[in-house]
Amino acid sequence: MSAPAASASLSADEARPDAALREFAGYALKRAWAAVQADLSATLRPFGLRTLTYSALAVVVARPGLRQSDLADTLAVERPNLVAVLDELAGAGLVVRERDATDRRAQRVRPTGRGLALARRATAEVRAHEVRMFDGLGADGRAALIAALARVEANGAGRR
Amino acid sequence: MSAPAASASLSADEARPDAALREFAGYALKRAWAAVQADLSATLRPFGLRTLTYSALAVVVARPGLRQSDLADTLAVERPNLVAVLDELAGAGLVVRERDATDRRAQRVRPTGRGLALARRATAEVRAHEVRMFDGLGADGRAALIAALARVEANGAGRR
DNA sequence: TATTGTTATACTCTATAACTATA
DNA sequence: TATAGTTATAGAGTATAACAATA
Repeated sequence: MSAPAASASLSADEARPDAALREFAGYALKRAWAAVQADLSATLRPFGLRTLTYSALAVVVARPGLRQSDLADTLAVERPNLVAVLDELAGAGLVVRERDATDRRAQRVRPTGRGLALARRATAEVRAHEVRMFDGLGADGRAALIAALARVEANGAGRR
Repeated sequence: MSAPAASASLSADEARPDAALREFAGYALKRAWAAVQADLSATLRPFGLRTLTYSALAVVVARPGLRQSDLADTLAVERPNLVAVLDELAGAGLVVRERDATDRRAQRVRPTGRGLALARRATAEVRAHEVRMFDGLGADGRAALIAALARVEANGAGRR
């Protein structure tokens, strides 16, 4: 609830120039995500990776040989948009695409040795980034946050 | 969602195709934000508004007559990117730009009667959207979520 | 006919340089 | 000189249509 003006001076809430948006939990969510995304991008930049290329590489490392279409589904990106991502990773020598032997339409994606090594180093930095960004919540506070976020996601999925 | 065959050996977590990313709280944050953003966009579409045009309109309604540059700062968008947003709102007759009398470089932005009425109706729908998306957390769970998100944002702001 | 990967395309969001008119 | 608004532009991220190869 937004509190009305208390007295002669403005309340802390009304003093915020964005007070009209601060009533919304979605606004807090957007701001938190923007902060995490900015720190994550900076974390990955030294490795020549973007959020999406890191995500793709991490999934490929965990599930070597999966099909491009399954990778696209997993990352929730449209198939056409995955092409450039894999071109980028393949161009950097981090993954290879191999035709499936039994279904020659499909491409199987595997990490190279370089891809495995880079993913290991990048993941260590991403974990440090996570510690930085989710510090000060406590172990149970962090778990509660993750559970609440999962609930929010599910609330959306149920609607459309 | 595709349900892989649950063999006796795979844990529930390993069965997730995106298990490699599920360890990260930032991944839960991104997914929750994507769900909220999708529902918010659908909520605003009938009003001819996007997330950013709604945010700008809501701030202008709350602080009529503020300068464009202050609005840009409030919304955390670069000044050039605000121009098209205000062109869109002004073109729809929802806001007007007036030259500041004492500093003729500055534009003061005010809502029109139509803008006020549309903002009122849109905000009612956005509140309903918020209830939908943050349902099932409890009043204190919702407050805890907002506090945790504010902490995450602050953790990022402290770093860069 | 349907599916996989691909190309082409387009729209949104975001970021920077440079111009203009004022100060 | 510096600032407010603007123009032009470019880079990500994301979405759809259509094509070639294969099923």
